[in-house]
Amino acid sequence: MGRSPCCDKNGLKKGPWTPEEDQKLMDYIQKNGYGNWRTLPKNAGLQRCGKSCRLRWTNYLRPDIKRGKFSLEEEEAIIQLHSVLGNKWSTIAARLPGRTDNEIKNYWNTSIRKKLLRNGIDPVTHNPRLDLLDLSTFFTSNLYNSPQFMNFLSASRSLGPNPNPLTTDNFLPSTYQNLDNFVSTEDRISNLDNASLQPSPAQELVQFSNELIEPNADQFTSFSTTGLNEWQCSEMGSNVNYGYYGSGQENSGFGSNSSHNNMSYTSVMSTPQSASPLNLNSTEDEREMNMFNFQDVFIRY
DNA sequence: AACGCACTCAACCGCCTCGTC
DNA sequence: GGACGAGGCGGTTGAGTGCGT
Repeated sequence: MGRSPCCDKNGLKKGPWTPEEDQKLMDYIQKNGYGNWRTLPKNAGLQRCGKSCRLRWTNYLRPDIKRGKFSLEEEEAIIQLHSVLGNKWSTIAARLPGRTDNEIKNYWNTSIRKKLLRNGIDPVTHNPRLDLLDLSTFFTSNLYNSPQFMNFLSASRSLGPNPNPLTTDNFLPSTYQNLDNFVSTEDRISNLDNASLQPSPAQELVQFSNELIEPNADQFTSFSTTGLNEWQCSEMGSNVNYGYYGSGQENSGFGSNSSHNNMSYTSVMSTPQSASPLNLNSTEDEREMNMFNFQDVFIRY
């Protein structure tokens, strides 16, 4: 389009707003309402561009803005909505009265995203992060062609469509599963399409690991865990979903109904809420480098 | 007390969409 | 149908702040 930025004209102020500017903007909007942001600053006596005024109003001055920490319910709702909508912050904000898209976006990036990563959840797909698995150790092992894995593959395929536990419906908290109000037609179609797809080998592998680990969770606490930190080893076998909620939050909606819905994989990768400083202080890259060596697990099994 | 580092969040930037002419 | 303008959105930045050493 080649449209020039609205703020590059000389004389327009940028940066933090002063209380006087806030007052001018509020006074003007109270008297005249908002709209026509291009001309508003001039009419209000502000040396700001319209865009800056709109942002200041919608993100800070609006009277219906709720301030303060996000509640657990809000946090759950954000995760739920994000799993369906992605980075549609304004759409998510529309479902959370009093919260702005900017606020939610910031909260996601500074808090929720890190919590999910810390617990082995991909914040984009909301699935367990397969890139955390050292799959090469599995595919080069005898277990790849083992009777157990072959039996598992044929058994899961015989279940018909959508046998894998890593779909959105299964992975999300049960309280999040009634998403009709939030899901667009397009998304519903997409979900239906996904449901009919055969799982990828990697997904089948994760399901396989779940079924191996779940009945033997107590055996896994002492596994050789190449690349895992001590705290991760000690947490293997704990049975929490989206582990960052920690114990005592079992009724928070995270969990599911079917036997396939126990995301033991996430429990394997989960971090206790009181994660050690070692983990909290490590960089994100370092945490993401923690690989999960499947061969160690399968051999033990 | 001083410094460095990590984190938060208000604000900006650039692009996109939609309405109008 | 294309050009243009306004508003909206998501990504990114950087000043301020808190905390540990």
